[in-house]
Amino acid sequence: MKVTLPDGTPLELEDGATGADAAAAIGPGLARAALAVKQAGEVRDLARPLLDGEPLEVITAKSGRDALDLIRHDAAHVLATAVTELYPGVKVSIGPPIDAGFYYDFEFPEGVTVTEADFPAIEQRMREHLKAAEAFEREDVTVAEALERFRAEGQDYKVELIEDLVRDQGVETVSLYRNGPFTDLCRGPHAPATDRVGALKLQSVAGAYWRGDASRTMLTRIYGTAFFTKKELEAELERLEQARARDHRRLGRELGLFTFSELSPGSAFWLPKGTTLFNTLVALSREMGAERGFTEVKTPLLYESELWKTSGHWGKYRENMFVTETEGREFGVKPMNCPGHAHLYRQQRWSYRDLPVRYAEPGLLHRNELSGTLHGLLRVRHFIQDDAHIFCTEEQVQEEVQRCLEYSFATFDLFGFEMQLELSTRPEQRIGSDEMWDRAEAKLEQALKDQGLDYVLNPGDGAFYGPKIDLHTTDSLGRSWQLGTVQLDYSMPERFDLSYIGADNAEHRPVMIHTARMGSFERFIGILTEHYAGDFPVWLAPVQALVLPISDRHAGAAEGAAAQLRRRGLRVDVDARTESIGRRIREAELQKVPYMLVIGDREAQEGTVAVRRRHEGDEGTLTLEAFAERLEHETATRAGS
RNA sequence: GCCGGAGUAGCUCAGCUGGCCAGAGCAACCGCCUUGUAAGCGGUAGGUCGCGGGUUCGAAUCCCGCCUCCGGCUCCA
Repeated sequence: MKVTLPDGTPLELEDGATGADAAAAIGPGLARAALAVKQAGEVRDLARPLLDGEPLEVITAKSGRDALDLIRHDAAHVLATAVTELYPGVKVSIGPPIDAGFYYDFEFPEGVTVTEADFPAIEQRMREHLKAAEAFEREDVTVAEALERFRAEGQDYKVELIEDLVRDQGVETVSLYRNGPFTDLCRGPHAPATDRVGALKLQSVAGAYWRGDASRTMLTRIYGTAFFTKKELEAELERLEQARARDHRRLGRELGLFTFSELSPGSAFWLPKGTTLFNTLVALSREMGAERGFTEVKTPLLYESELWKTSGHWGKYRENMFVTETEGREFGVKPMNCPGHAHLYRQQRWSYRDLPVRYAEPGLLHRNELSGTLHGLLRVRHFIQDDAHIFCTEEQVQEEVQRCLEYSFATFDLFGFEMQLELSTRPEQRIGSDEMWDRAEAKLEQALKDQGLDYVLNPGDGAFYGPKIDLHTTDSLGRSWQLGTVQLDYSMPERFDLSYIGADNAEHRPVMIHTARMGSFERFIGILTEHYAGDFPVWLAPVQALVLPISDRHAGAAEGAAAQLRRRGLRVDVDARTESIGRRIREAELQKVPYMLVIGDREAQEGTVAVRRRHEGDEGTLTLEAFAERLEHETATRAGS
């Protein structure tokens, strides 16, 4: 047989040669370092025969993602090994590698709960198995054999997995992997032995529904991570520690931005500094919207249930709405602005010459999210979206969608966000005909392709009234959150019987586009806070400059300077406490104020300020006027940092 | 909503195998200091131990219910 190496060299091997044989043929160093091979895009065990004629890549610890996934999958098996030894009667289910490590889901016997306090003992047992360098041995067995084995062991989840493989894929054999005393139903691949895992740590325990189905058993999931070396593990743990320090919930309190209360779960209380930040973003949204032909409207918070029945929310989302009643009439607090905007559109006659109509509204929304899903500012019950709805003709859809995307990118560029695009298509529960969905999905896909944009397809995740393009980004711990969205909707115009008069003097149905860039200001500020680690750029900083008089006799000059800057619309505070200047500078640094302006005898005399830049230190003296111009310029241009 | 964990002063935490008046640091307040670029010194005050019920001579500590938060799962218009 013959395979080709990544550099193009051909390698002749005996028929039936394995990955290990290939590695050995290349060199003894590689033979020791080899973990697996990659052929035809598939990572395969070293012990398996090679695919004749296929290019061959040997996976070693230096192979990045593939290599990490491999040993993390190994680690998951070792976790299951330790757990089955320490907790007799435990049922195992699945344990894959994930981005940050691995997990394994277990069902512990009645009355047994595992907590983080149990981790040291489990880790200890795991390390023993790593040290023993137990080989991963693959065995392909018939379905009947596998079923008999796992039934005998009472491993119900494995039995179900096999039965499903037979039903869905018609498999006749399955593969088992044994390491030491533990054998798992597993597709593989694995490294040759457990000792390739150099360092591991169990991280958390959580509940997880079997097969992600909330109607089925809640299993116990143990999360962990693994690396080739202790050093890499320690670096990762250090990185996590740093990430936690930029958690917006922590920074929000430390920087005096917002707070939460038990009395209104899922709703932020915005402190003055946070409100300033919030309002700055709302102003940005207004400005950018106006430049793009959006006009602002204001619609009610509370609507009779009639409106929600028309929009379809009453049937589909009533449980997530806050409802109230007065004088025998039932009302719902709006979870979204679109029905209000559709209703508003309907209240006048429109000509095709008027379209597109673009309504924007930073509207206050309430959604009764399940208590367990609330998460700081990132998942709340009370929030304001930078929401907008476009009513346009069928012919205008393409361009409007593209304009929405441009608007989103322009917004994110200001902050240097990396966004991931997702195209979400028809969900199971939906309104509107299949023909309508075909058309709408095709339009969005076309818009993405025309722009040459990379995106991920997210089947079944569309809104109930139409498909959407979502813009996602991640928080400091790598969790993905949706910010912007562009949603195409042929359904709401139908349900609200919206129309416009065409050039042919006949009535036509407009198309509705729902769009937001930041998503909600709440979530956006959460992400923004973590993105900047609280070091907001000057134009966003709640306090842009803090004036620090050296001693009491400079307080007047400090107040005067601050007043002058404030008259130019700059956000300036004075800290005239009788604390040492060192102390006040330290606190201003911790509060992440971009500029500190020190005023002592010399500055008071000359009408200057000694400028100190956050994290940078003393930058020398400027006249107050020169500083004002600099700050004004940075604010107006929304300079980076 | 589900599984697990947590809730003690404004913040970070100790105390929690039941029993001396519930402690510390930081912050706050008062006084002294009048300060030149990341913590000056001294003093004072501050807590229904998340809420409700129970066990007990006695509960922050044990038990039950609820609320909120944290990590996940499910959900996410």
